[in-house]
Amino acid sequence: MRIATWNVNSIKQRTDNLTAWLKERQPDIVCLQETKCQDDNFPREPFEALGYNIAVHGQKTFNGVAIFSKLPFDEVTPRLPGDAEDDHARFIEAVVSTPGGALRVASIYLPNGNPPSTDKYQYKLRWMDRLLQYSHERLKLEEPLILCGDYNVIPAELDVHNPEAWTTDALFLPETRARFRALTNLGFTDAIRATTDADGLYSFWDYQAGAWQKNNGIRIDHLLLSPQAADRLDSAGIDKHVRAWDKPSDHVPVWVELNAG
DNA sequence: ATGGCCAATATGATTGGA
Repeated sequence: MRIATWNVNSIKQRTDNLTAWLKERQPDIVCLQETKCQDDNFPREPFEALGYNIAVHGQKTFNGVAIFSKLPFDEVTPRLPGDAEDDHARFIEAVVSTPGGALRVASIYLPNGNPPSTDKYQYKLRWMDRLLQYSHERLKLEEPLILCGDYNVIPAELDVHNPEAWTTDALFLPETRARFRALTNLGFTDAIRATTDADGLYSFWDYQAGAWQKNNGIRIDHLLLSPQAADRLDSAGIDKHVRAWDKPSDHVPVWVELNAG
């Protein structure tokens, strides 16, 4: 069972790259972020043709999340609980039935939060508090659950090429990292860090200033596994080569392989 | 983390991204 996450930075601009990558990696479930597309306009056909069921939660211009699954959806629920006023399309959750039982996944696009002196950062912190509350509740189900997405959080110095340049950034501030740590402290496993301590593993490289050519990247796209999912973790990886394709997203796919358990 | 980008919008400049 292969589950992946990818911030595509516009589903319409990335349809060709996404179909090429789906054929190559053959994930069973894919969580997407920054689709930047209203639900009625989502380009479903090329992905349905590859055998995927599609659940979308988008809005005009910004944000937008989706989940593709080869297995049919038993449940689909958009929106992170905890703030009825929050109209950003940043969260969708789905449940599928696998041979090993139910599997729950969420596609998460956590707010960027810059600049930190503004309400944008307070929104990020509140959103993380809501994610913590949601995750705490979901863990009580004691089922395999994977929180997939663009967290806009650099967890540690190991996860950034040039830590000094990020010390005052919303992605790396102590308050941001403390909340991410609180999430893992609930009992979630960062899939990449469960499999390697290597540095230089990034999931995002800015389009500007030759960041990709210099490997000036950051690791901000994560798959967090509940204990029942972590027990089945076989491997995890980052498909870095996709960043070198024509018309790339600034993020690359990250994936896990779970055994049947 | 800026010299250099990219995407969406009824666009020709502005906003958001990280």
